[in-house]
Amino acid sequence: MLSSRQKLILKAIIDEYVKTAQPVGSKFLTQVPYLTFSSATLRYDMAELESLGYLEKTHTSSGRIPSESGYKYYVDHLVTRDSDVQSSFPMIDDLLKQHQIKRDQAIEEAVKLLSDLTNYTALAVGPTHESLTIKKVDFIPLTETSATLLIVTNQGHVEHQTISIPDGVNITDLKETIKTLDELLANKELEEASSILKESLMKQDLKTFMEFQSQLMASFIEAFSKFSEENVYLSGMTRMFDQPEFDNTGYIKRFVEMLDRRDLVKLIGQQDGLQVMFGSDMKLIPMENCTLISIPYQINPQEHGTIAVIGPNRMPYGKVIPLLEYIALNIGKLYKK
Amino acid sequence: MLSSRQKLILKAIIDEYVKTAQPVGSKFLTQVPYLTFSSATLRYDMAELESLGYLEKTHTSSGRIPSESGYKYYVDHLVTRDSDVQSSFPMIDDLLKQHQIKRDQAIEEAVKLLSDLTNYTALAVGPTHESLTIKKVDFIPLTETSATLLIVTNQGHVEHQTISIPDGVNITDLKETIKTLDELLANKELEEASSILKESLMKQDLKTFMEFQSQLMASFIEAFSKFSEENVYLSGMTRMFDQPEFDNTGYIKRFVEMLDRRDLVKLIGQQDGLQVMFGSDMKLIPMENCTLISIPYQINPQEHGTIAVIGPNRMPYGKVIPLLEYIALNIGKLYKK
DNA sequence: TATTGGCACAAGAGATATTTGAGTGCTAAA
DNA sequence: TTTAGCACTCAAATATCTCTTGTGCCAATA
Repeated sequence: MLSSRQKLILKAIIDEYVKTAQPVGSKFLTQVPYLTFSSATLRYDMAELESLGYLEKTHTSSGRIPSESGYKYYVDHLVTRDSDVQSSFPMIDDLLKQHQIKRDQAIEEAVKLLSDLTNYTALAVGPTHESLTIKKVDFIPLTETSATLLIVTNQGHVEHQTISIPDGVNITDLKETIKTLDELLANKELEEASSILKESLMKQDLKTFMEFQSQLMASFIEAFSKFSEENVYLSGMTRMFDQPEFDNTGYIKRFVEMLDRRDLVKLIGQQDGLQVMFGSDMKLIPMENCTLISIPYQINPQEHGTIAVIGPNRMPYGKVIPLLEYIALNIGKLYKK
Repeated sequence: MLSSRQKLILKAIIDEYVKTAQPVGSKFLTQVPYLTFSSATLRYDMAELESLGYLEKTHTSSGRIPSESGYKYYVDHLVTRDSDVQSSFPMIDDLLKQHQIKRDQAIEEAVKLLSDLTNYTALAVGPTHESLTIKKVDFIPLTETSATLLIVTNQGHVEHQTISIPDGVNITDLKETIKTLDELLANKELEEASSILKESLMKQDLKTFMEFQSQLMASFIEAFSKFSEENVYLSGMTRMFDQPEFDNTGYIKRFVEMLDRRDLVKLIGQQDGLQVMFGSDMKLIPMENCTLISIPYQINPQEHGTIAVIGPNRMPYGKVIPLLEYIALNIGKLYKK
């Protein structure tokens, strides 16, 4: 249990370190208005905070920097919401209103704005529907030898593949086949659709295009598997480059690769409310000195997603958290009836 | 005009520099089998090559490194095709054969392979069709309040937008409207379609959803504009991070942002054959020490695109160029009848 | 005339020493 | 419990030195 003075010291150190990225010493703390103690007293408490694991030193005679658990304590007990953030709320309202009829775009734009307002990388997943069903399977001939396959889900997710039609395959037959498929698959769940597909294609005696048929099958199965990959919106990929603690191409490379592979998606799955994850909490993709803050949004009982920011541990939590909360809340509101 | 000895020296310096990324001195050159001259002689020619602008020094007493025009001369006159690359040809053939019926994917995979084989960032644009027409406009209701709009072009490019349907808009009417639109727009060129769209929607007296209508319009126009953005496939975004000369977060940031914004697409437009562009040749987005090598591919008289590699100037041109040529040629071959 | 050996000179890279300054821990006194 | 005082530590900045690699130039040579 921290004394109230220790709490003030921890808060002052983190607030300062977030601003400057420099270790904070006892001398600086004596200048903080609410810390009217001598440097020796402050040093005594700093040593205590260090032994509790909330602070660290970069070398024996340096000032202190917050440790991961220091940040954790700060976020859980010390952060004070920055009232300035409210000034960006009208901008968010405006932006969402502009995209009333186009959800996906609203979310994409919200992510962009979030990245701009925070100067960190922002991302969103979803919205995903709890039960994913097929709405339509269609086939649109383009030329004599090519056509586009379309598969639409109840989420409005569309997969399309342009296929070349080999000699010997009759385009009218093919069209008929797809029509049958549409009737068979419409409103079926994804897994169900997969098995129906396998059976029915097997049964039909499509002598002429046996080999083509198997490739067509593969196309469908592949399209189905793409649906389960969630929609991801990402903005501000290079924002981390501006943080002095990441001025290191090796680290940045790992970071960009992680974003590129969409690894973060695995980390921000089901969750009830705001979640703050520090570098070492990110199992499998530990990124030191990074923090991921995520919060779910819900646009109706079936459809929901998550919106998140990833930046250095050294983040102004008092600004970022209210911003995230406000955006998540309002994405939900916009479409709720 | 360079003497033949000067050519040999320039070639030897570039070949070595490409391998080591270190300035090359006269002492090294004396060990090159085909340069049986004293170091003084070689130095004499090196000074000459420097005054002609083909070589540079990093400081007064360093070895030489190639300048941009040195590389240019090398590519135009000195490069010898590396016969080793042929060993990767079967891999390319295999890969393309696997994706016989799915062009877009074939190209995407080819780009990935190209990046893997070269260890540089690779990209492709297209294939684009010379005349872009609309094949189909469709509308798929998802729930009572949402639906997906689909627009398919003759290129197999699909745009889709999920829209929320406001109260007061009858979904059956809407479906009817879209059907009419499909009939109106099918097989029309893009610009033509835009104007038809504007006129016809204006004429109809859709009293109930005036405001919704204008948003719908906007959706279409927006979708149309997305078609003109070309397909871009990108692979190996972080490859440049491994090059010692780019171990600099500021530069890397610019590079990643350029890739993210798809700026390169503007540089690799219409062209007849192989094009090698050095950093300063890239107007508007000069990237020092970078080279962009691009080559068009053509899959039929109407459809074509470009495939490219971007890496450091210090590239093994003798490997990369034949590889690019082979891939471009075979993407074309695969679909030609 | 083209080529070469020889030599003085330049400058980065690396090793080592010195100084400076910010910050600590500890202790004795208030 | 708090504070002033002081010895101590270490990184960062600076300077000095050596080592190495390579250059440019010139006079001798084939």
